[in-house]
Amino acid sequence: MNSISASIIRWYETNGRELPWRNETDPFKIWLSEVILQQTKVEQGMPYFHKFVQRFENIYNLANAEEDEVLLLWQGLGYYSRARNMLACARKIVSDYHGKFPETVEELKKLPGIGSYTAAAISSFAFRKTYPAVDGNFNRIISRVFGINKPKNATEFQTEVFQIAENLIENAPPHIFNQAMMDFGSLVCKPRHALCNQCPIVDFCYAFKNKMVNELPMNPPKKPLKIRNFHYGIFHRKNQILLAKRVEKDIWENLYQLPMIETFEEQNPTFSPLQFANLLNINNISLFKTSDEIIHKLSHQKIIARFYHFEEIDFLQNSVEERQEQYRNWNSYLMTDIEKLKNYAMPQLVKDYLSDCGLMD
DNA sequence: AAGTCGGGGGG
DNA sequence: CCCCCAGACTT
Repeated sequence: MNSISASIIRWYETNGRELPWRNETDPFKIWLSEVILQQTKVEQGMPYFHKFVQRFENIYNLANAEEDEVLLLWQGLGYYSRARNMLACARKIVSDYHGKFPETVEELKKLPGIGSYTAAAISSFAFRKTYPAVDGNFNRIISRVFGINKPKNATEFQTEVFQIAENLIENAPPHIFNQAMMDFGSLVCKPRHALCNQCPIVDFCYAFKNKMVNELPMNPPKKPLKIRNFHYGIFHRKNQILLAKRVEKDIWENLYQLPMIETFEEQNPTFSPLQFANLLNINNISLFKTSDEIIHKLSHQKIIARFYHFEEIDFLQNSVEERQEQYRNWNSYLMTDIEKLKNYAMPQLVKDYLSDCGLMD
C-alpha cells in the first residue's frame, strides 16, 4: 500500500468520526446518506438522514412515494433536484434493476442523481469495489499534498487529482480509505486553519513545504450574484389561503409558494398590487399591508422579497378549479386550509415569512 | 467549459 | 462579509 494511504488509514483508525451510515452495508441507506450529503455538511444532513430512513425502510417504499411527500421531507435542505432525482432513481432501480443497486461505477452513474463521486462512494462502501470517491475533502488534500496549482473547477485539476487518487487507493481497503480521506479532510486538512501540526503526512506535503496551505486548492474567480425581485401576494378567504406551485425550470422547482410576480428593474422596482388582480383575473382586491424588504441570499442569487397582504377575497376552492379550466395560468394554483400549509414543501424564504406572521408554526 | 441549483455555519 | 460543504446536471 502507498505510504501516504497507510498513514491516513492509521490516523483514521483512532480519529475517525462515528456516523450513523458508517459500517452500514445496505446500499439503499448508503445511497440515501450520500445524496443527502452532496454539497451539505454532515451536521446539516444528519437529521434528514434519520427522517428518510425512518420513513422509507427500503427502495420500494421510496419508489412508491409521491414527489410532494419526498420534497416535503427534503424541505430546507436545498438543491431540491437531489430529491426529485432520488425519487426517479428509486423508481428506476425498481423498474429496471429488480430493486437491486448495480455494483459498478459505470452502471451506477447511469442513474439519476448519481455522478462520479456518489457512484464511487456506493460502489466502495457497499460492494468493496476499488474506486476513489473524490469529493471536496479529497480534492483539497490532494491539491495541497501534491501541489496541484490550478483552479479546482478546471478539468485539468479534476483529472490530475483523479489519477493520483487511483494510485493512492491501489492495494488499500477501498471503503476504509475513502472514508478516511473524507474524515481527514474534514478534521485535519480543513479549508481554513488546517492542523498541520497534527498531520501525519506533513513531511510529504507540497503546500506545507512551500507555505501554500492557505492558497490551495485554488479558487476560480467569483462571479456577481444575480439580483431578483419577488413580490408575493397573500390572498385568503376565511381559513383558506391561495398557493401556487413553482413549475418553471428555475430555483425551487416543484415547491409550493404564494402567488408571485417577479419584476426586473435594477433597483426600486416599480410594482403595483393591481398587477396581482391582472395575474389572477380578480376584480376587486384591496391591499392592507406590505412587508419590509426581505433579503434572501443564495450562493448564486440575491432575492429581494416583499409580501403583500390583501383583504379577504371572494372565491373558494371550487372557483379555483373553475378557473383552472378557464385560464391556463391557473393550473398551478390551489386553495388550501391554513392549518394544512405545513403539508406543502416551500422555499425557506416563504416558510419563514408565513411562520413569522403566525400562519404556520 | 461554464452556468445553474439552497441553505446554513464558521471565520 | 465571504467561503465552503460526502456534487450533479444542463447548455
